[in-house]
Amino acid sequence: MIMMNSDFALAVHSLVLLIYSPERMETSKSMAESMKVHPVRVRKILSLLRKNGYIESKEGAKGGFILKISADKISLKDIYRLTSKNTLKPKCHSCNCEIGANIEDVLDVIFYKAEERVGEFLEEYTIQDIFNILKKRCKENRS
Amino acid sequence: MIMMNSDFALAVHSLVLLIYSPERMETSKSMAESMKVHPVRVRKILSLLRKNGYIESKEGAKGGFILKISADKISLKDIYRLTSKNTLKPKCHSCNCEIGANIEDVLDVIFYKAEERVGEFLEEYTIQDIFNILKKRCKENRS
DNA sequence: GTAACTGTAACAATTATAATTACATTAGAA
DNA sequence: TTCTAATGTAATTATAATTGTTACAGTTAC
Repeated sequence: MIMMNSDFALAVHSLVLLIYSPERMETSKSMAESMKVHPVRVRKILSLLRKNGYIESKEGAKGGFILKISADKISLKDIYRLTSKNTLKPKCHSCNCEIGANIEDVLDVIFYKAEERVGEFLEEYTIQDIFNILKKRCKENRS
Repeated sequence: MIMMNSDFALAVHSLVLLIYSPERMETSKSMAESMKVHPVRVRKILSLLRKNGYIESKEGAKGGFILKISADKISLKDIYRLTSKNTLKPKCHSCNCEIGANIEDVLDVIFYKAEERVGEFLEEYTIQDIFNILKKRCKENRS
């Protein structure tokens, strides 16, 4: 099958970084350094999050990105839908033989349903949850 | 995230082709033509299915592949596990910042669980089910 | 007006996937 | 016993997908 790309992880990661500084704006440059990817890629993904109302951005000096809505209102399902929809679906050639002619359609339906299950599961987690888990681990590592 | 590769679809497709000829052996060449991929790729995947006891192969003249166990004993979960395990997991860089240091681990756990849900769902379908759905569609298209 | 940002398109580099080639091995049949 | 048709698998090449990079237009603060 085709798998999720890393945009999902990057989007979640970005949002976690934004919870950390709810007052001031974060730049794509600093976030990119944290996540070890290219600033342009960060801006692309954050652009998507902005268009969907999760964050705000400001151009120009002292600009950057900031959370727009509360992190406990953003579920992993939301981010999955935005970044990785249809990635579960296996690539499949059509088949020359009569019996296999519809195999692509049949597998498509099955993986559409499978993706719904993944969605139901991811709905149980919010960005705030992820942040809390990370914070807890942070403390554990210190002690 | 990283997604399933197309080996899953190819394995399922191959098994469906093998149900169709339970008596005589199918060659990788003829199956490859049906599925529009390269024979060597078919042999690689069928080799995996053989090593896991789902099919038998015979080398030499009049050789080929044939189902070893009943198609209603092979679930899509079995094939998923074989071909696509861990493909759901999103790629993620480690993070320089303290809070994000464990994000890779955290997302790994979440997607491990998500994959379990996918597994539970795929367990509901057998290769025989897929064959039956395809056969039904075949008839519908004819009429 | 200049420096520090975002927004995006275009292109280059890298990585992952799939096809191809090559050849050893096996089995049936003339 | 030799020829042909098949699998098994490694190595290489080609193609596709992903990611990084460059470039530059538009914005905003000072």
